Amino acid sequence: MSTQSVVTAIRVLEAVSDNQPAGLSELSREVDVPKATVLRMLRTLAELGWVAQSEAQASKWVLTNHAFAVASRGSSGSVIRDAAMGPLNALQLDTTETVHLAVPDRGYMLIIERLDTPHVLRAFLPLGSRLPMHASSTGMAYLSAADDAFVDEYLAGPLEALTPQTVVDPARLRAMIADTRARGYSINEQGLSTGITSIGVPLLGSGGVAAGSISISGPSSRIVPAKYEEYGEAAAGTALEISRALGAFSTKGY
Amino acid sequence: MSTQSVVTAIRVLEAVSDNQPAGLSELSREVDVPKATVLRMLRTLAELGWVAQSEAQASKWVLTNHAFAVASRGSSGSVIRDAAMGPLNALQLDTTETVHLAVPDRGYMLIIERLDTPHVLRAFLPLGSRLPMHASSTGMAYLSAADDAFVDEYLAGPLEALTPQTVVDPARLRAMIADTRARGYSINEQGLSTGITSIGVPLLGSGGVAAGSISISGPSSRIVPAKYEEYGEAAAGTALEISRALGAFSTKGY
DNA sequence: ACCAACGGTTCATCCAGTGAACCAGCAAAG
DNA sequence: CTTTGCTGGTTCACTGGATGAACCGTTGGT
Repeated sequence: MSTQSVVTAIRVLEAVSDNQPAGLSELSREVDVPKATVLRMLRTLAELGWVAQSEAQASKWVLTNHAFAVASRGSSGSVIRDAAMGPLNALQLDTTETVHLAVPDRGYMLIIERLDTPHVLRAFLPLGSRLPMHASSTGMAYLSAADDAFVDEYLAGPLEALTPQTVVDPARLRAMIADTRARGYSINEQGLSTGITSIGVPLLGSGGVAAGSISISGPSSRIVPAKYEEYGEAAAGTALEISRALGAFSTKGY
Repeated sequence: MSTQSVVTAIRVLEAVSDNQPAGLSELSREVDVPKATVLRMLRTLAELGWVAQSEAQASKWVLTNHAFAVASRGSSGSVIRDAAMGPLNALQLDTTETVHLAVPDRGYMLIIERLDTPHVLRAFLPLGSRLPMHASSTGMAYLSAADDAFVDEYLAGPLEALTPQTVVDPARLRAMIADTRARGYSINEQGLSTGITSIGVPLLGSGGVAAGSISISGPSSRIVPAKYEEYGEAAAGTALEISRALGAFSTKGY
């Protein structure tokens, strides 16, 4: 691999992000690079304004919000976001529940947008959260549209349980994916967070490949089974609109 | 400056972020580094999953959402966010308007959180947006709490007008900052975006230094002068609560 | 047909990055 | 009150990875 100092620097950056606030030795171990090198990277990144010593405990390192500012303009982010926000907004107003927009990132679903419910009881998920695919409605929706090879690989990996309700058995997950395909939407009952139920639908990008997903989430007391079909179909309609805008069904070209 | 290849890589990354989708020569000019080097950096960053060739036009480079995922956990972000979300949530429910949480980043206000209004007519600002300080209520609120040296420096720089209503005259801006100080909240009438009015209040971090700001925004048809005082005071109360949580008025230590 | 831009490649030169060994400080263990 | 083992941080000789001028093939405007 080329430009190894850059590779090291980025790996340090990611390690900081994961261990927030992170100590020097800790990072050195994590990245498996001598402390001297890690420190040099941290200093350089600090000069550039991407990391800083924590105010609380100096000599602990943290990411700055400048990093957030620079990275916020995610590409496939932008394209999908632009296509999705209009329809998503309408969906939120229709259902009055929180809606999320998520895209895949290294085996997780990354929440890139959120529109809030006006209800006092709110599902809360900060932007930038990464959710395990098997434990979220967005993830299962994405898997239902992803190609088989990807699904096989994902299910072969370790599957963590986030709540007692999280399904981690690959066979059951496969069945749930099949149900999602048949039904058009996924259902997650408290598998991500106790008390939260959500319904997800996949988005297709150009060429019809899975590009992300949207979901409707709320407290399990409000998102009851009687509403699944209504919400699922509303979300599916919205997803269709977005996928169309992304050129999923475009005939031109190729 | 040390580890210059890392510096170059990050500068390339920021250039990509700013020019999205960016071509090779363009980036080379922007960063003032030979094309060969820029390309090497792009390839390395691509291997790491931070940038990718645009799907639309190959040989144009874009940021990936992985960059967003890593950088989302901004530190001072996190601390402020944790302290702010509770009170902000209450503020949003009280006013039913969109509320924003912003922190300073290199002369701009960076929007790090948003809670939406249930109204159909919505002010819309994607997370990660950077707003000029003089053109936003969050920015003016921040300036009203920042030290004089910072304000002088900011006002000395070029001040762009985003709408016909944007105030760019330093003298008038100074007067507005003084008003904001006296009143406790800033008012921005369509200076950022036509049809949008917003009200901002600064947040103080530990030691009482300006750390960010919050705002209430909505269509100018709804956020009318008759409501300024009500909203301003509600926001000021919320800000006080957050600042207190951040240790702005703590007596211990030092 | 021309020219000027583009994206991308090559390779000799040499300086920037590397990492083992080193301090000083701190906290728990003996 | 030592000892041990951790911490964050520093030093410096060595060398291999990063550099950038010059190159190529292609594309698009006139």
